[in-house]
Amino acid sequence: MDRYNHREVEKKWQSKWDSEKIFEASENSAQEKYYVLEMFPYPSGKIHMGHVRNYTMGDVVARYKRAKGFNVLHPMGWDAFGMPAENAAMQNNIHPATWTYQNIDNMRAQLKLLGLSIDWSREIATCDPKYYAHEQKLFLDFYRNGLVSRKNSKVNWDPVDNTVLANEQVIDGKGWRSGAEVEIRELTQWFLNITEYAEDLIEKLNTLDNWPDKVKTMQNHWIGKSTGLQFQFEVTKTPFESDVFQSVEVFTTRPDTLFGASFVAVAADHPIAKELEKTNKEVTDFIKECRSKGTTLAEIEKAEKIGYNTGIKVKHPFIKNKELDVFIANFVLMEYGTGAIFGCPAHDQRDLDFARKYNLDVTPVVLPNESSEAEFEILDEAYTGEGKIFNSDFLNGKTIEEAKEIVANKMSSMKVNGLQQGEKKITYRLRDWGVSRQRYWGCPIPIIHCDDCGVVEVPEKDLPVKLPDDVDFDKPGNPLERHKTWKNVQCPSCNKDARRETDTFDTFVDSSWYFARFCSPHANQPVEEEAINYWLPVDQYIGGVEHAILHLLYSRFFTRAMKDTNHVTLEEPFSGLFTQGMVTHETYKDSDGNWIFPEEVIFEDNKALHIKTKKPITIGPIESMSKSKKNIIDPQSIVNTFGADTARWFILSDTPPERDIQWTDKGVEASSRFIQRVWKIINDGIAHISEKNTPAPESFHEQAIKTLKITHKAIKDVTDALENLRFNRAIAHIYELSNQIQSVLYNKKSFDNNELYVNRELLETYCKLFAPMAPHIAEECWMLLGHDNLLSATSWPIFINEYIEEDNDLIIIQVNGKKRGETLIPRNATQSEVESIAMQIENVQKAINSDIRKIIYVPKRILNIVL
RNA sequence: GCGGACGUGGUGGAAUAGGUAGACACAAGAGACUUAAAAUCUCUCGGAGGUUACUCCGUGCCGGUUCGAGUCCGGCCGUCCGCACCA
Repeated sequence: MDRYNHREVEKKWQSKWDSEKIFEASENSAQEKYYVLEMFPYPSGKIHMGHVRNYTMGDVVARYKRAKGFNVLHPMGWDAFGMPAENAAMQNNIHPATWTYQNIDNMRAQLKLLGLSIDWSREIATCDPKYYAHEQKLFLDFYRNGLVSRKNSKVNWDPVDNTVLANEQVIDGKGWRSGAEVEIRELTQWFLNITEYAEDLIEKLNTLDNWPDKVKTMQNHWIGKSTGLQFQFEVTKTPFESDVFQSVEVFTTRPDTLFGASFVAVAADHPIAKELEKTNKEVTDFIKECRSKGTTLAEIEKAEKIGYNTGIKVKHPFIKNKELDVFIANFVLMEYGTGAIFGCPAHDQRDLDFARKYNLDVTPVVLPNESSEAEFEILDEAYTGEGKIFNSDFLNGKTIEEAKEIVANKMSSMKVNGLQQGEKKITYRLRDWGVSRQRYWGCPIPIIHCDDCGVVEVPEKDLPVKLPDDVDFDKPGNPLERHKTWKNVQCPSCNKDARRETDTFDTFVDSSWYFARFCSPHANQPVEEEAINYWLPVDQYIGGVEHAILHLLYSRFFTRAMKDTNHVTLEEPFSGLFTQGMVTHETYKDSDGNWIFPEEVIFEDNKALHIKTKKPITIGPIESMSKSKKNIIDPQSIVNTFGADTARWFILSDTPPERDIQWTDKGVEASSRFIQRVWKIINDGIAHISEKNTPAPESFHEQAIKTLKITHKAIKDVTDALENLRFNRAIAHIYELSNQIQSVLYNKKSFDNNELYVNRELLETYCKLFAPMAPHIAEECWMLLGHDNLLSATSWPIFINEYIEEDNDLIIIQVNGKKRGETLIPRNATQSEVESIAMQIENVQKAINSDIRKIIYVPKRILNIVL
């Protein structure tokens, strides 16, 4: 027997799979479909271990489902637009397109080395005009259906680089490249109206049974529905000469606490604040102060609540002659509700902090159920629990819920300045999705701005709006903006000189519909009806939990928007979702505190040393692999050294797929040894199996049935594990089976026909069971067993119940819940038979030292004698 | 602060419906083979006691439900993740 040569074998089968095109999918309505998709990668240049884990899991599912007889769609593409390409252009003077396509070529080659069962004929790259042309078409359809809007929005502006920065490019309030203080500027930007679907996006979470609860909870929280009352405070005193701002509109979820109101506060960028700013320098300074705080999360958390008393007074709706001061306050957000609140310090911590600082009234109006009015007082902590309303006139004695209703009803029939004073309102935390990016390497927004006609759509015959190739990155700012000719066009409606929109799409737009494009990747329209009706929804989507909110929510939005614009007929794009854990590794530092790559570390006498300098290395905590900490292992070098099967095997072993997995050399070596062991088992085994196509014997003797039981039990165990994506357990069962096969093969020198037959079935089943995880060696072994067809195109084994059920049940005998013995009983034994056997066991007898009170018998499991 | 998840040997983890805790693997140790090493094979491997049969303890801590709890309930402690002034 030759040592297993992964280099030759893996290459051989990969090209065979390729040339036979066995992973190419086509619609076949006679066959049940299965669409398995892993989140497509950003083409950074090299694959990392996270990719290996993600794509291996998806591949196991794809191969398993294919063997189960499904028509499987398992495509791959590239999330190819985005900033790193522009950064590379600036740093290395390489065109973003060149850089991106080089990276794609490189990563495609690396992925192919893993032996993934991907239909490469459907490959797409989002930076390809053939892809983004359809994205532009979708956008125009959304636009015509009122799903797009233009609004002002704040951006991080770098005044030195003259560019807009993403949040992650702002470090401590300064631009990451220029180091300049970042300004908040308002720009007119494009938005997709995701809030239109807020209710449905929450509602339909209930239907996603095969999504992790965690993700559903996160989305629910993100959308943040709250039900409350929106109402007007009538202004009684104002510094403005004109009669603007006759009322202040607020939103509250606690109208029941209105009698405890002691102030009104508006956001720093509320229209009232902006109006005051025009004439009052104090206000200007105060607003500036509000904005300067809170660039980092920690600062926001600690930020003291501050306010500015505007001198405006409003009338309490229910308390005669009571007026409330209107403040501008830093803790009120313009983006939420109406940008204005009333403060009830007794029952809201923020309001309490504010009230204590400015010596405002703190009137409790909710009495906890156990407290008495005389004793209850608010000190440093607001009371937000249950209770009965008091100090509140007509609300006294009501529950919180009753009081909310009463206040809402009352206000709906009251008037302020001729308008209804208040009404119930549902507010969402979710904001519309700003999709404008002031960058080059993204999908152009197909809009033209005309001085006369305003915003004009690019006619569909002119799509796609392609990015110009001749751009330079030697100056900061958006290259599209300063391109000599690109933005100059004629207005499609009046033919006058007009300007192209120079913003491009957020890359989340690209990834919000790629799963649909995979169904008909070469179609002349965004999606083809027949294809999407057949393939969608994605049956199993697999990716990192970091996309739990944005990407998945945007995709759910896009699917709804595509439905409303007649592109698809479904609402939920992903019926099953799985979020995998990360890949971690030990970290290493030298004595100077520099991070050290794992391959630079050697271990001698349990001490870590630098491979060249032999200086000691400190082993740091185990953290998720990252370039900055250098605790990365290059998949390519693992594949070169050990082969793809070993890498796949290791990444699936031991750790449950949703948890973080620790990469260790020892683990990889063990996986590699196992691959060699498989090779040995099959090579040893072929001497003890029947010829291929030998007819089954008419009956099996006891020894043969034992082997059949091993075979069929393993089928059941591995199948169950794979159905539930418990890859680690599937692998444990394969190990178990390996041990059993060795005991079958090595404990005997010669076998009769009966045994030779079942031994072949055992080995063939073995190959089929580990094939999804280690497909290359499985093919090689399959060939060795005499087959000339591809194992990857062979069906999954089916277990026979007869061989799963044991003739005897192992019953545990307990006395008072403690194990005192065990016994094998025939399957259909009665309780009294089991009891009499149990009573004969010496340890059981010893333990029974008083009268038996009762006996509990659980068939097939346990007999508990209670004293 | 709010929400969620998790806590089992030296390590990763298993235990599907409340019914043998520790499957499977890694590491470690002992042995066989070998001139030697690697590879391979055999055995041991939660703790304490006992010559064995076996006994007691043990799934973060405290309590509860149950004939029986790693699993269910209540309260703590710890770790991780998400959100974070959302009115």
